[in-house]
Amino acid sequence: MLAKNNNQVQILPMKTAKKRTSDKKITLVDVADASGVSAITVSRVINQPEKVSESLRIQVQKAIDSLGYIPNQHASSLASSKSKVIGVAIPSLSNIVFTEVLRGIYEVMGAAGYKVLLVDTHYSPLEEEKMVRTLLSQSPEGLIITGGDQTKACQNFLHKARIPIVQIMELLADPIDMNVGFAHGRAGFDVVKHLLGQGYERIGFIGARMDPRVQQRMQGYKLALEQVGKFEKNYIVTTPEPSSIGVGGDLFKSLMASTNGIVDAVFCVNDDLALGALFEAQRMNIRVPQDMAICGFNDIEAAEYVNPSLTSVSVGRYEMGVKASEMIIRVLNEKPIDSKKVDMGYEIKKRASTSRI
Amino acid sequence: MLAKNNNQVQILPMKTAKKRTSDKKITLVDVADASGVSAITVSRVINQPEKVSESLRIQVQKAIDSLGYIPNQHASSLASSKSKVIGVAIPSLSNIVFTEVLRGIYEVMGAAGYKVLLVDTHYSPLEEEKMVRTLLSQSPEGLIITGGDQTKACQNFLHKARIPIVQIMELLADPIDMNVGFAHGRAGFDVVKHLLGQGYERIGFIGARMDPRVQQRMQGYKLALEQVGKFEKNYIVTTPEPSSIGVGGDLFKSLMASTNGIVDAVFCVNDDLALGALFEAQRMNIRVPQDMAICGFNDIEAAEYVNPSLTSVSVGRYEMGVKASEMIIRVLNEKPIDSKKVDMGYEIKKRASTSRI
DNA sequence: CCTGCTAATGATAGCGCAATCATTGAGCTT
DNA sequence: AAGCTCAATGATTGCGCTATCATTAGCAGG
Repeated sequence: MLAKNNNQVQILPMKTAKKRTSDKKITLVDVADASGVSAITVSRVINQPEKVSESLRIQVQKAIDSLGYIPNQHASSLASSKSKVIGVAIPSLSNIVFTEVLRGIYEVMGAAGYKVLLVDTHYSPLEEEKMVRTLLSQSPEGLIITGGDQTKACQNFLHKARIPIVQIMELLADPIDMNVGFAHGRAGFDVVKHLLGQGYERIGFIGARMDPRVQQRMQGYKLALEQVGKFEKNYIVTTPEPSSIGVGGDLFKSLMASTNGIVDAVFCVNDDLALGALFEAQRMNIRVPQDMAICGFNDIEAAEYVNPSLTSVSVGRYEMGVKASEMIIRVLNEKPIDSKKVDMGYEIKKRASTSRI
Repeated sequence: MLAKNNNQVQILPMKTAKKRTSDKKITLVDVADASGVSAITVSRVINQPEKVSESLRIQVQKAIDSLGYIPNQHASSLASSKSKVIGVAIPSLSNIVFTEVLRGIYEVMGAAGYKVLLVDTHYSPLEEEKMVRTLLSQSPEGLIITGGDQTKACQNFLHKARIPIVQIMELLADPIDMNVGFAHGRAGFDVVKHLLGQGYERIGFIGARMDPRVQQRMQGYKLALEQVGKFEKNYIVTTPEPSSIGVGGDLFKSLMASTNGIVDAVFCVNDDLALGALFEAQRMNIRVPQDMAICGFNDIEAAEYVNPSLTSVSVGRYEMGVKASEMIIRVLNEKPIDSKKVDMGYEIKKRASTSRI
């Protein structure tokens, strides 16, 4: 029982208290005392065990275990200015797209001994700014953030941070530091080309949330149709709501209604919407793919197994998380990286839902 | 530019360096100097602004903004032993069940000014032990962990931690501190009762991963069938693999094969498996629900929209995250909680896939 | 006018750890 | 045997912040 650190006279409780475990927090010094070495040696046993002789190391380790010592990371970070924390900002926790990226990040960062501090920006740049401040206050050693839609103030913070930063998900013209993503616009373009190639003529678009990446996909869609003179403004149905299967069904119904069912294909901006459209089409007795093609985006597992199987755009989400993490770790270890900008590409998985031929 | 803190004679660089922004890390003291007050006053402006006169507060805030000062949380935590961090351990990032719980946690914790440090235990108690150490090294103010399957050593750490801890997902006989969950065994039991009530006779079971909660569901299934003398060991097909739609289809095929197609209902331990079974049944031209009932678990969104719609067990995942978080925050604020143990309940959503009548 | 009080601000001393430099004692070289 | 290197260990100091107590000024009440 330690005396409180003021200059009053202390009446210390009976010595019996001395042996009590588990009350006070155990510190490095406690372990040092218990094992008869100096504090710094205990520190070495934990952080650079190769610098301590084996006998001492074992002796100290024994004390650590028996006392149940757990290092205080705040003290360690403060003293060493190394936090072993990587900050990650994603726009949504409920979107499988981001959770799979996260999996990749956790896999690599965990293995490299980094903790991940994760924040949710709710697709809002303002929220993101607040969250980035939070992240920075933890002195992270690196940062992974989504997209390039930061506020001015946020960009300022990020530039000043002087740590490796990767912006993920989309390809950016002017990244803050590093960038891993793929070309959403081109993917949307290619989807339409595929549908046209299958003989579909009047191709609708269903979108929700309409974040920057979704917008890019829509631009690609529009461009491809304009090139062949088949773009019709009223074939586009969108909502700011978050995506879901239910919303997909609703949007599909509303597309059918507003176009008098003339549309013969739909590009849904993600697979949830596409599944909703597909299930709704089934309920409306519209035959897919004979009367209606449906194409999704992201290639979630259900796309492959649903009947008919769903054409979708496959992107390496997990791999994107892995890549971004590896780049950060390489920079932290002062190893060279191939490029500051990585295009992960995508692949259109052509399945039954768009194959009229 | 500060002189390095050793006792060598220093040759300070020319004064021009003084005005340079953005190089050194900005600290409290820099802000204090810039605004002509003491460090502690700056600290108050940040943490207890009501204790500082308005004029000073504005003056200091201006300095904070113009310098782009971001407090160092490690120093703050070390000095105050308050980290504003909540540790969360879940078994999997790719399972929607946990990400929805997480959403609830983030919602509440974010609003209350807590950061969430999230770790993934990969369904392994040993990994969990390591991860809990990691969490504790951040001196979290509270902990949310999954289930009750901790190692002895881990339980020890947790007991010593003296912070509010909630074990979520399942109801525990002997929780470490607080507990929020629902009765998986009873849910499994009720599912079977429902299927029996619909006139199904030979009820199979499909399970993957087989974590403790899945085991409990299986026990409930078994009990219900034993009570009516209809339990058949070989109607159970499981795999230690993680759940997925693909695995669900495979297990369904193998159940059909090993029972010569005599089974007329399947309780799938989650909705991914159930969707896999449903899609596979469709491909095998087995009519659902006429020839085969399929029941899932968790009630993910697809269950409601797939054709035929899928009977499933709905559980308040988001709400569970919210509840657990609220309990921790109440304890941290020294407010009373209704009970240390909360049963969130569940509801069987009876849909077309099990309705022969 | 003095006492007593409160509100506003400051000085000081750590929080628990690791960077830095110092010390010791082998083991080697020549 | 002197001089050297190097490995192993320790003493000291400060990372950036806040808890604690001290100080000051302003003001009410008698």
